[in-house]
Amino acid sequence: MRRFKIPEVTVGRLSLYLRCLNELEEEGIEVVSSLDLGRRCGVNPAQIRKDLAYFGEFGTRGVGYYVKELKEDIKRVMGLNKIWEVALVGVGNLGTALLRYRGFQQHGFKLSVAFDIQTEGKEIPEGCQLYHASEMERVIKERGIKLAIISVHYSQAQEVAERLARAGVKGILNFAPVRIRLPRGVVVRNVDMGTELEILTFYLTMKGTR
Amino acid sequence: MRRFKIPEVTVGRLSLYLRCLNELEEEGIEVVSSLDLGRRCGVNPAQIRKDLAYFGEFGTRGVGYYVKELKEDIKRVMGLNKIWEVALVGVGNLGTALLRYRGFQQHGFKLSVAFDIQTEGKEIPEGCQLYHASEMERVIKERGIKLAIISVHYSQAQEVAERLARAGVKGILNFAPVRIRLPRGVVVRNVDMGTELEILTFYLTMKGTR
DNA sequence: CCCTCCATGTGGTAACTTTCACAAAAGGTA
DNA sequence: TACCTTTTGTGAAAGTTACCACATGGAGGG
Repeated sequence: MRRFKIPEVTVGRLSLYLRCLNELEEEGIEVVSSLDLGRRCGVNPAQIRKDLAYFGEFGTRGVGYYVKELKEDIKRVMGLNKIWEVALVGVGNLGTALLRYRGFQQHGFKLSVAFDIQTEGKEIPEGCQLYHASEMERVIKERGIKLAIISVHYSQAQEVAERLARAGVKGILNFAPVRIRLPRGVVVRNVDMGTELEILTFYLTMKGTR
Repeated sequence: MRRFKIPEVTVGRLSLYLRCLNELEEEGIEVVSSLDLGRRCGVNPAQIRKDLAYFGEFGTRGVGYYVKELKEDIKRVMGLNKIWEVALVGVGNLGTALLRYRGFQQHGFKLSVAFDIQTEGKEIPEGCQLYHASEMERVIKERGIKLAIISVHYSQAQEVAERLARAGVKGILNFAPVRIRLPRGVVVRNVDMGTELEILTFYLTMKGTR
């Protein structure tokens, strides 16, 4: 049970295992081996065991993993055994869609506050409150929010990120097409849909050229 | 100029360099060294040179890279010197937002057709046509579309992907939270926003625990 | 035309990830 | 209890990716 330097890919796979385990649970399967789990989610079984070994011994030799238990263990390890409040900054097209997206709620995230420089005429779902961007620091500090999503124009993303960090946010998911850089202590993940499409065209073009 | 087995991370970085080069061009900077470019986008300069070396020699020793030239070279390598038509399947919350998202157009992608099982009462932007899902194969074949975005419910994502592949699509960007698996010949990229948030909570939780 | 300067392109190596392969342990059976 | 089957947990090997360090070769000046 060593806790140092967990590779990011491992963490991503934990999330994947979690999804598979949920499926297995729904199907009424109670025990699963790394081989079967691996087949399901397209990961080498040894890889699964190594990933899990970073955090402890969750299996039973000769048997496998108890689905329900492993699920809870992974949730605990990833900090998903509680509900996380998330702030969303930038209620444009994408921001609005993200507010309505049900996938977050299902995974224990609650988009409870949103910010924009324009607060008129926006449709905000139940349970979420819209504030003017100038109130960002105050509201985030008051509610002790640690997670934020940035969906503003790329020219403002870096500045918004810095303000969020100063307000006490510790994790940022950035949808603007700039690589945000912040001092250590804040984790940033950049989701760039343009890049994703470009990677696809690259491989499509390659195939033709070769 | 070897063309075999380009790592995916390299391709992603090419896209990043492209963005930086656009910025540099806007600022009127004509020549850039790998050192400066590296500082801008947070990549080691040797890394940049290695990445580019997969595709040829684009720089001039003692000088650096000519911004405009390198930009065009990267665009050519990635197949971005043309406009790509993209089909979108699933016009729900997320799908609608993606249709309206301007970032794609700016990078040479045109969301020209969309499909859903429900075609009534959807607001579709100019230049994009909405069809019933049953017409998917026909329309995609007729227009020779090679790229598609999936934003349907996760329970249908795999099936939609298979239909797209049969209709001739070669690259799929999947926003549904399932890892889509297809036979070789079709490139799939999964964008999973739930996983992204979970990776953040993992690192936030870790920091506290350690 | 030669010499100096400077940033590229690249061989080698270090760091990291994935996979293999097997000893260790748990559970069932006689 | 002893033995057999099964699957974990893990050390070591293989495979990738990132980085260092320097020879190479343009460009510009004298």
